[in-house]
Parts: sequence; C-alpha cells; structure tokens
Amino acid sequence: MSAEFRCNCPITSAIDLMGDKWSLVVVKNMLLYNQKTFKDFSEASENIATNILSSRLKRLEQNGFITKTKPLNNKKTNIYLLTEKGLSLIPIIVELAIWGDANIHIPSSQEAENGQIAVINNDKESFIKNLKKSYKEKIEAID
Amino acid sequence: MSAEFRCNCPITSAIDLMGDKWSLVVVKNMLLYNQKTFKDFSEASENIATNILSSRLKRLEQNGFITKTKPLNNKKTNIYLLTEKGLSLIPIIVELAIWGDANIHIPSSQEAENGQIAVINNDKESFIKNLKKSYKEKIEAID
DNA sequence: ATTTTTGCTTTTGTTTTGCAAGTAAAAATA
DNA sequence: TATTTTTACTTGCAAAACAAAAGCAAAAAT
Repeated sequence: MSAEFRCNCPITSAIDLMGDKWSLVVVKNMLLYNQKTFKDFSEASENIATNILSSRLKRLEQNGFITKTKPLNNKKTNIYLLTEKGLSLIPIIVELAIWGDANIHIPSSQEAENGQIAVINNDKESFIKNLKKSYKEKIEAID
Repeated sequence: MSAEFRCNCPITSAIDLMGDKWSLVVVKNMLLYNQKTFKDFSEASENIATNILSSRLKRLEQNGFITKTKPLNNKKTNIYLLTEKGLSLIPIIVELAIWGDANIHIPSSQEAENGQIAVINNDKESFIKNLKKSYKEKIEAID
C-alpha cells in the first residue's frame, strides 16, 4: 500500500491515508477499548488477520499515528500508543459513531448503548476533549 | 464487495459501508463540486476507473445513498443525486476535510483555501446545515 | 448519414486481502 | 533446568478487489 495521494484534495488525501478497512478500526480499538498490544488487536471482535494487522501497525507508525515501545519489565510485548496525530482522528471517529448508530441497524445490537449517542451529540466538543484526556491519563498510568 | 458487517460496532459498520477508497470521494464530488453524471465523476481529479465507478454507483444506489434518474429531455444521461441518507454523511466529510487540511501538506496546494477551514471549524453546525441546504436547492433547480 | 458522446461492460493483469501454517524469542510453568 | 506456552510476527497460497485499456450500443450532435 503506497502512501501516495491521488490528488491535492484534503478530503481525498485523508481517505488515501485512513480510508481502508482496518486503519481506523485499530485506532478506534486503541481509543475506546484501551487495546495496545498485538494480541489485544488480534483478539478484537473484527477478527483482523495477523499479517494485515502487522502491516497496518507498521504503516500507522510510519505515518506518525502511533508509537511502538517495549515496556521496561517485558522484553517481548510491544506497546502501541496513539500519538497526538493519532488522537487528532477522534472527531472523525466520533462522527462515524454517530452516523453508524443512527443509520445501521444490526439485529444483535438492540441492547447496545441507547441514548448514549444523543448525549455525545449534545456536547460533542467536550466529549472529544474528555475522550482525549482520558486516553492520555491511561497511558500516563502505564509508564 | 459484500455488504456484510464484521461485527456489531457502529463505527466498524460505518467503515464496512463507506470505508473504501472511492465511495466517500464520489459523495464528496456530488456535494462540493455538483457532479451528477457518470462523465462528471469519471473526469474528476481522482481519476476513478470506469468499471470501479460503475460498481460504486450501483452500490451507493442499492444502499440508499444516491438515486439514479434520467432527465426528461435526455434519454441517455443518467443523473445521480444524493438522498437524505447520502446527505447525512456530510458531518463525516466535514471532519475529514478539517483533518486533511490540518494534517496533510501537499506541495502544490499551498495556494488553496487558507483560513477557510478555520471558518468552518468555528461554526461547524451552520456550515453543515448550509451545505445541505445549498445542495438541495441546486437539485431543485434541475427538475 | 456520419461522428461523437455517454454510460457502461469485458478483458486482462496487478495489488490487496484473508486464511492457515510456521517460527523465533521471551516468559511462564513443571 | 527443561518444557510448554505466549507473543509478535513472517511466509505461502488462494480469493477478492482494483486498475488500465479496449470495446460497445444507444443517443445526441453535426
């Protein structure tokens, strides 16, 4: 997957970077479910194949959306964390959540977060801020 | 491309529907550049192949994002228009625009809309409303 | 009547994705 | 300490999606 841009439209370029089946899903899982290891991602409900996951993590790191580090007490497990650039995708992910919640009706998700999305919609800005803040607090607690 | 959903996460499902390289690009070109015919889309700066365009238009129509009609005075040209469901994607496209504008630096687009995005950001809600309204007014003028 | 335009489809690659298996090093367990 | 398990990958191969080019039929323009 080349990092080339089709044209100089910022919307199209954003899609060139993040508009594939997996990149935003990985970022979402980092953000909302606190996933941070290869194992975490590969066990997510989306069932990403490990070769795809590996290539996506590499690309996300190369493009500055995530960092890859090893914790002090473990030489094996890699910890992937969102950078500021990665966190700057939150507004896009929030809009996808609102849209998906309003427009996709999956039988088995009737019991899911009803009304939650309405709350987000009413104070989107502070929801985004809080999500970013709480992610940052969580990763501070790791080191 | 099947319309199946990987899991019951609304974000992932939104990506299942619109998270490919072309669907949102076509919608964007309808919305911002008033494109509405096969020819319009195939001549856009993204250079979509006609077979891909054909399959994307079919899928967008099947999923209720666009309609396909023939104008009264022309038996040949098809007119593709965004439905309400298609227009409901505007907030996502706006966030992609803001993100792309802030994060992607393409050499040849230095002269592009500087400051415009800041304006959008300051009153996002009314920008979205106006974009929707102006699209609807334009398509009224067609019939 | 002929040429051009429009909206496709078809053909033939190439690239990306997905599944299954394999692997090497580290960590946990016996 | 030896063996087993876990983690983070890579490899190989099949399937699906994408892309470039050509072809085509009907409508519109000349």
